[in-house]
Amino acid sequence: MTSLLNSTKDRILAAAEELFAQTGVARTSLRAITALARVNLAAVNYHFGSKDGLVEEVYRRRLDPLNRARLANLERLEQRARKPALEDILEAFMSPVATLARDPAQGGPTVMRLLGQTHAEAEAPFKTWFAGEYKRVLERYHAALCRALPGLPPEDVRWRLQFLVGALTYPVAERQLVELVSGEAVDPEDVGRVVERLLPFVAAGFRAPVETRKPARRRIGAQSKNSRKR
Amino acid sequence: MTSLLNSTKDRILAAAEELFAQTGVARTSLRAITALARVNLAAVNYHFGSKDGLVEEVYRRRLDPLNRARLANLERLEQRARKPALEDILEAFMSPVATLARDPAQGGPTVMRLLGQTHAEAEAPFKTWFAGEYKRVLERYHAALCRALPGLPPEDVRWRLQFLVGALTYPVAERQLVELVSGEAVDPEDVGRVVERLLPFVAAGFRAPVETRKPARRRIGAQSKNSRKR
DNA sequence: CCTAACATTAAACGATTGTTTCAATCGGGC
DNA sequence: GCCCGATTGAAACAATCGTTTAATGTTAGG
Repeated sequence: MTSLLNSTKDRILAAAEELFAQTGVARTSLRAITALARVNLAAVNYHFGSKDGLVEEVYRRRLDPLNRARLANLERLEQRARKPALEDILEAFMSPVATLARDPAQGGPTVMRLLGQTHAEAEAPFKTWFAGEYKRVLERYHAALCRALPGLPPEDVRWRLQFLVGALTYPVAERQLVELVSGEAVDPEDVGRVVERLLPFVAAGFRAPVETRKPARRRIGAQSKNSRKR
Repeated sequence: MTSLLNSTKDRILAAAEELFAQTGVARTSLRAITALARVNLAAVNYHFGSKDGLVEEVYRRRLDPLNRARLANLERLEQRARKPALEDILEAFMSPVATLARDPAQGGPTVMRLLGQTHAEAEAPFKTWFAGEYKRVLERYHAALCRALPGLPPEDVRWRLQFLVGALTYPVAERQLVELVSGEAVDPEDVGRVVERLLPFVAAGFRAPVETRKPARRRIGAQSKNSRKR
């Protein structure tokens, strides 16, 4: 039986997830994983075929439910009202992340750092995942946001959706960095509340008018003047 | 003379920057770097001591001027008016990034992907850099933003500053991902304009009232009900 | 009890990693 | 010219990487 708890496969997945989140995929050796999981080295290649196979399953275990929840939330929302409110759409997108962060059985706070590293990883499995399921999710939300925000050009909606993903992924993932900057430890429960703090921020951001920048007072941006003296 | 253009040292730095931005530090071998730079393998250890030394110099070459520009912009701003406007503070923080992105001599679009990987890298040099100069920059801006936004608790200012960093870092860095999602190629010139698109977004976000969330309609967040059946 | 499929173990494989060694080469100053 | 410090070159270093092999242990069905 494979679904038994604390099986070899599960212990490998848990150990790999922990180490991947801490130091990234490339810097994590199979020997470190199998040592932490107290499993034989060859067990990885036996159960997952290769390291890439393990990587894919580690991420898929968390990302697939995340995407499914996002799509389900949006569909439920649009089924209730043909034109959902902006805040509801944003919450439908962000809340599954908080759910993962709160539930230790689904990864807990650890999986958040994993999420943050997702976008930095340059391996093949990620490219295909981005081009596949994740892209579909973003396009569904893009359409919903466009309906909720007529007047905002679809191109700007796309950019702001990217801003949302960045704002959501980065601080949640780099918890230790937040601790460094804030100087105080961050309560794991509080990590789930990032979504609640982020919601009004991005909601106001989406509603902001597009800047028709006055080209007059441009160039506060600095230090490029002396680049001519070269 | 070390400051000669196209010197061995400079060619190594350029090649390393390019490869680090593409595939990350851990996945980039010294042999790949020296091959791209058409330099002998031992030159890296000769000029930089070790791979870590090279990594530190590659990043410091871009991050130090970035931080200096951010501090200089803020000081100039506060010297002109004791209480600068929110938009000006945000632009002072973001515009140096656009400056780097536009100037090929300072890295150009390539350095943006490098910036994005900065936060994902877990190596020792980055920890010390975060705890040092970068932390000082964030604290100076935090103070300035608190003055510009009385009424917003300092803790929320800190969180929203993190949101800003995430929104700024992520889409700018993951250009190829943006291309994947949007389906169309992104003009390199347009990458510098991300800042202009981002400015009204985060300005409105900072001004948003803190959410006193009604705990009634919580739990749109999904897929956790069936976690009991395990 | 025997066997066949599954699972785990220890050991070694070749390849690649960062680093070091040492000789060869270059470029000005006495 | 000659010499000396700085740089470059080719080769090898030990260590670690992912992967494979072959033997052993475990478990369920006839």
